[in-house]
Amino acid sequence: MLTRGKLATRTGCNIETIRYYETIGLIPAPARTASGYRTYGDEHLRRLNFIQRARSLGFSSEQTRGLLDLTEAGGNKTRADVKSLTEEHIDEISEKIKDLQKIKKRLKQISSFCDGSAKSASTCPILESLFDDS
Amino acid sequence: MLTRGKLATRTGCNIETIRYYETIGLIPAPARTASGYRTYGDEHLRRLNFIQRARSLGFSSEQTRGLLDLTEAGGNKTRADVKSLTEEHIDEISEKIKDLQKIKKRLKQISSFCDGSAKSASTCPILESLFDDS
DNA sequence: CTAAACTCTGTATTTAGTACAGAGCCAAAC
DNA sequence: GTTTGGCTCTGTACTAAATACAGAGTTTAG
Repeated sequence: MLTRGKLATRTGCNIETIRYYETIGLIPAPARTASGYRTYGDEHLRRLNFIQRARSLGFSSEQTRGLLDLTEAGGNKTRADVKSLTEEHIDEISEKIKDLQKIKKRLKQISSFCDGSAKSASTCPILESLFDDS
Repeated sequence: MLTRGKLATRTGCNIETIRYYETIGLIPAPARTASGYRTYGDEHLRRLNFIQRARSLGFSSEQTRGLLDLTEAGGNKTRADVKSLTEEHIDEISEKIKDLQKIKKRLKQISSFCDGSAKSASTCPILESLFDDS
């Protein structure tokens, strides 16, 4: 069983943010000790890790909640519901991956140009391409 | 030349957010008409598109500024500076791509399970795996 | 020419955290 | 066994990143 501080250090999450996630319902209210200290278990650890990853990838709290809800859709959602929701998320994620790959490709061009013989970065014509859509 | 509203509709960016990006210096202050209306050009369009993409991929305003600065490092940065900065960004982006691919893989498992014969989503044992790290 | 639609500035509100203050709890060092 | 430093508790205040709104001026389309 973990205390709030331990959960924070193990996940790299700010200790206050954990309380915040509890108030907005992203993580369930944990059990408490007799004196009122929160006690977390492995489910909290895994859930919080996932939330952090999702947030760092540009999903809002609500979208993250949506992803998490897929795991506990349980009683009120049918297979078909879950499937179509899931596929929407897959599409969204595929788009994100594509965008990141575009940016990465551009950055690699920049990096390899900077191996060349130009005197300073200001003479780099590739940089401008960072903005293009292709 | 674009008005602020046109720029907003062409980029899908909220009209107020454009003004906000100007005040924090993410986009340069545009030229103005005699009566004070902002007039934007193609550079603004491309820059704003890039900013939106970067933000939706989980980069903070500061990180986004860092990516943009690579394009105009010009006078004050050497090739070596730009190269190492760029490579840090590449690593970060590679991590994001990996994370997204993990989540995508899990979601695909969920989706294909939901094609199966289980009666409801609640009986889906794969969902739980969304939290794992592998 | 005038009314709708747009823009201007400044300020207020929302979302997603993060920080701080004052009080209580707990463990290990004396 | 008590004290003291470090933790937790709650509530509130603050920051960042937008987003919304109000009141005044401007542009444009009928």
